Parts: sequence; C-alpha cells; structure tokens
Amino acid sequence: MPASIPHDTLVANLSRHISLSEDELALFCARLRPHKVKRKEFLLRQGEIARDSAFVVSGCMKAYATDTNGFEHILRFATPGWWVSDLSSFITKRQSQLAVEAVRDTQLLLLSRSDQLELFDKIPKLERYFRILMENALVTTQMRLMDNMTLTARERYQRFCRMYPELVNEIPLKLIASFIGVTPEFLSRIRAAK
Amino acid sequence: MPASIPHDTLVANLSRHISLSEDELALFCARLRPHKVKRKEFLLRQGEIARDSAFVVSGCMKAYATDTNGFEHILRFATPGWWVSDLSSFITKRQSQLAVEAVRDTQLLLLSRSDQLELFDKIPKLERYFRILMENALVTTQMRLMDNMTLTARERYQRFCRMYPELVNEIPLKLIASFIGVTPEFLSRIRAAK
DNA sequence: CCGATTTCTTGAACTGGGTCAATGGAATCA
DNA sequence: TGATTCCATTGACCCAGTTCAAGAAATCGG
Repeated sequence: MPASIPHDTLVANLSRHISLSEDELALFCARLRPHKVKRKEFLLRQGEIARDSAFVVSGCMKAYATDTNGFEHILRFATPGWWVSDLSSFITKRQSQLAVEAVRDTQLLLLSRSDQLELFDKIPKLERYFRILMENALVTTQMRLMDNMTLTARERYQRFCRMYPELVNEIPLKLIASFIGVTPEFLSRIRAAK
Repeated sequence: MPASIPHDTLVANLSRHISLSEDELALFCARLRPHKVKRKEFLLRQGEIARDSAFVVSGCMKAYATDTNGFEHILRFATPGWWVSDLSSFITKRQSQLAVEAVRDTQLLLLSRSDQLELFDKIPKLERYFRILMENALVTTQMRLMDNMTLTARERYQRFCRMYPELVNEIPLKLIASFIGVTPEFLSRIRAAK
C-alpha cells in the first residue's frame, strides 16, 4: 500500500513533534480527505460552520474577517505545513466570523472535528501533536498582537518581510497591507520611502 | 488527608473539561506549589526564564511587555480561574519578553514545565485539559487581535467593559488604557465624551 | 493576444489618537 | 496626619496613517 504524496508532507510535519507506529499512522491518514481549491475559491465563508480543519500541502490560504465597512482584515496566511480553519467555529460549531479562501491554487488535507476527537481517544500521541500545535500557534498570535500594539506600520512591514519572505513578492500588496493593518495606499508609500 | 482550599478552585476548573480519578488528582495536586504575591510583586520579570505556569486562585495578575520607549503594553489580565505565564519562555526556556506582575494581592498555584510534561505522560487526560485550554486561549487571542485591527478605541473600551466587568472599577484606568492600546489621556477623553 | 479587471502609485486634504505640560485628587505609608 | 507617590483630567498642538480621487501598470481569463 503506497503512501500518497500529499500525506507525506503531513507525516513529515507530524514526525517533527511525535512518532507514530505504522498502524497509528494508517488510522490517522484514513481520516484525512484530500481537497483542492483554486485561487479565490473558499474553504469556508463567513457565517458558515467550520466542519474541517485543513492542512496546507501546497499553495496558500488566507483567513480573514470583513468589517462593517466591507474591508478585509487578514488574521493569518497559511502556507505549506500549516493548519488553517476558523478555530472558534471548528470547536464550538457556531457561525464563523472568518472566511478561509485560497490566495492561489492550493492542495489541502481536511480533518473534521469529530474525526479529530475520535482520533485523540485512539491515539493519545496525536492529541499531543495538536496540543503542541496549539501552544505554538498561541505564542505566534500573542507575538503578533504585541507587535501590533508596539510597532509602527513600517516596522510591521519589515517584520512581515522577514517572516514571510516567500510571500512578499508573490502575493498582491493589498493582502500584505490587510495583514499588517494599514491601507494599501499607505503601504505603497512605506515602500516608496524605503 | 483533607484537600486544601486553593486546590479546590483548580479542581473545579479541571472538572469542567475532564474527569480524573482520585489517584490522578492526587498525583497532579502534588506537583502544584501554592505561592502568594503581593500587589506590584513579580512572578516573572522581562529577561528571566519562565520556569512556571501559574493558576490564579484569587486576585489578579497582568502579563505585559515594555517597549523601547518604556511604555507598558498589557497582553492580558489573569483573574481567578485562568492560567498565566510567558508561554513562549515557558515552552522554549528562552528569555521572556513579558513580565508577569500582581495587580493586587494574589494567590497562585505554580506548575513547572518539566512537571507538566511528566504529568502528560502519566495522565493523558491532563494533556487533554491543557490542549483544550490552549485551544480556548488561542480563540480568545485571535479575537482580540481582530478587534484591535477592526475596532476604534472607543469600541475596544466598550468591549473591555463587557468582558471584564469585575475589573473596570477596580483597577487603575491606565491599565485599561494599556490593555486596549491607547494612552491614558485618550481613554480619559473617551470616557468624558460618553 | 486582447480587453477587462485588478493592482500599484501619487497627490492633497483630513482625523483619530498621541505628546507634552499643568493641575487637582486619591491612595499609601511613615 | 501629613508627605509622597501615583492617578485622572484637560488644553493646545502634532503626526502617523486614512480617505478620496485619478492615472498608470500589471495580470488574467478567454
């Protein structure tokens, strides 16, 4: 039984944190559903219920909220090796505040919450994997929050360039602006003043 | 062997998410070290290593960073029932960016990272408890980040009043200002314009 | 390869919130 | 109880970042 390519990416990621037996791995992979989205297609729309969490195999997704004036605010980008969803909706099954949309053609592996919880009972080490992921995501999000409170727009842009070098020249500037929390016009000026 | 009062607070919190046997509970409680801090005393200073995570039994702590101009930015308040530390330092054992300080006299239960990890091996359900805590903390922090990006200072103040009604009239305004990300002067004007 | 859409830039006027400074009020502690 | 420190308010001015508008450049779907 040959392992499929997309799963390998995830298995590599897993094994950086835990080690599973062949059986456990098979059990886990059996619950993952490969899924492709084209640029501008949605994995989740604002107001829907987030059934799945998605592991990005290739491509890039964005998770964002739309404010009362219709402006998008990007909570995060998900590049290969990251999981993405509206965590709040995924956990509580309430309507999502976020939309999750492909920035470019993207390959995903989907895992439903119910499958995830079942797997936690069968494979405690898998719960460890996600516990570690949550810890790391929390650290990242806390740092981002502090950055937003302490840094200027220019400094946030510079930090973005260091954190996501693979995205800087690959995605529209307006997305970067929406991530660091400024208008596209102002980001344009920041770059001009370089 | 009578259970001590502070531990009961934590046990009540635990049992909202998982159920442990007598033995497991005893094993867990044995690793918790009661600790008291007076107002303005530190649990952790910027630059130290966060040995412990702390459960707040009573009182109130603040976790904050000091920027290059010497201004404090409060990442979060921890009121009874919440855990607090510099998570990044607690996990990685690197120097903390945050300080954790008592806003008022506070009773804590301390748990070291090494004890925590040992307990995860002995009591898988405890790892579940912390996995759930991390999930919830991540949801909260993500919402806060979005609020900072989408709301005005006045709206953030109103939201603070709804989220922390028990703190609004109990802590200095400048702490609230530092949490919602404005100067004390501007918060004063927001309230005046009511 | 072309038309349509989306993206990027620049200018000018504007505003939410910051800075600095001064004053009076409230805790805290000897 | 008085001294000391910390806290809240207010005024006058300032600035980082926004808004609106309008072209130019790049990209994309067919």
